[in-house]
Amino acid sequence: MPKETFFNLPDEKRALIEATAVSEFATHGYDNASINRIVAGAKIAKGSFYQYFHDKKDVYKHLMARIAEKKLDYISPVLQNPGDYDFFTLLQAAYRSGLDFARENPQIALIGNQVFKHRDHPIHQEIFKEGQDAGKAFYEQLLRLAIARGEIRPDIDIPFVIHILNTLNVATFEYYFESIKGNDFNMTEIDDDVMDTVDLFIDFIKNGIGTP
Amino acid sequence: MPKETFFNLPDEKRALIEATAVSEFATHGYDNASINRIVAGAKIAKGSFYQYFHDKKDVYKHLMARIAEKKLDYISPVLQNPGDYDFFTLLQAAYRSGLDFARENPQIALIGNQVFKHRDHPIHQEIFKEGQDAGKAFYEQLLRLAIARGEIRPDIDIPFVIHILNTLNVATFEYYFESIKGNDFNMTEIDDDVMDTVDLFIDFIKNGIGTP
DNA sequence: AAGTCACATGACTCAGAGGTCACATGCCGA
DNA sequence: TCGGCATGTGACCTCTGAGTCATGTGACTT
Repeated sequence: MPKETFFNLPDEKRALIEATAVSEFATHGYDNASINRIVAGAKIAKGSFYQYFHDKKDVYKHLMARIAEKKLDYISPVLQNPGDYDFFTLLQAAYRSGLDFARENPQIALIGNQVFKHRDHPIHQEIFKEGQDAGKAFYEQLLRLAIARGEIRPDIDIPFVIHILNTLNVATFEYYFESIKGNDFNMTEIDDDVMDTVDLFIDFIKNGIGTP
Repeated sequence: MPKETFFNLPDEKRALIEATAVSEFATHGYDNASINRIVAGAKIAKGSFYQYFHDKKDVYKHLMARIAEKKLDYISPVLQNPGDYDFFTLLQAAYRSGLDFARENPQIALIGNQVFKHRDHPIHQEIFKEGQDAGKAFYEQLLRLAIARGEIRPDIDIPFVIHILNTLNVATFEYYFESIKGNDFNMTEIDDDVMDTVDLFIDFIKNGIGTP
């Protein structure tokens, strides 16, 4: 938790610090992010930074909390009643809301990617120790339900498929970011295409790439 | 290229240095790998290290070259005549030879993982600048051939599928390593299971996880 | 025995990291 | 006007990184 001083700051200043820190962590990852660069970017003194936060970990955790908070706003209504929809509809909704989030908060989505990419890193293990297991448990529940309903083949290796689905999540975002990078960061233009790709992608998970 | 001095070294010493460096890069990645730790581990002076290599990049590139060399030995005969087999057989062969390699050279496979994980890192861009494009081109060729033969649905987004297949490659290895980690590094025991998983996995790519 | 040459060595430089601290500034109530 | 207290500041600390260099060593030549 940041120190009280940080929360007493004028909103604008606080926002600038957070934004600068987000950008730093997004582009360099946790280990290579530099407090010096953050304070320079946010135009505050190093000493001030340490009046706001206990240490590097502290900012990072705070940002993660803020991000998680923000991400909640994007969770589609579909995902709030998982029992009412079939597995692939849920998956599609998850991807779509994820991409919506990424489109509107590209920096934050980049951090999300870093987190997934380095989910074995001690700091992430620490922050998401229960979160990860809970996520897997939720996924597992969904898969079992889908199998019971006959939506998914019963012969799949559940832990393996969970891992794959997680990874594909990252892969899709990476693809998305690479696309917009190649496109001179012109996001709005490519967005609809990517959204279409999601549908194709869900179809791929469902039916494979082989001919029927 | 390492300096001549390095190649004049007795085989044993050279091997020790290489092994130590491999292990360092495998566990810490390029940025966080420490020359100090390498020289300590290999029991040579820092100065000696710089008599062998120009700089950090130099060792790394050398190791990559050695690894690529070694990996060639594992390429299955199936993959050497890609025209003679259907796409999924090729994919299966690729995964199997990859896992064979990982089983017998776990440290090196870990580096391979690092490379894939950080394929956007400047050093990897530099090392594999043509290699990556060539790989993608090869994949693309295979996919087009497979589509022409009617093995793969013609409506797939080729670049996207290439990206996905690449990512899944890493995902499989990560899963493999996580499994053996949980199993106290007892590899031989789990190996056959993992090989079975590959078959299931290929099937998943071909037919998806949905019910037919 | 003297000289040469390849290799070995670790103390050193400089840069940048995260984090600290003595002091400056400015606002607010008395 | 003054004291007190929250906030701001940047020089400074220690640590570790990559990379350098003057010097040492030992084998082989002449």
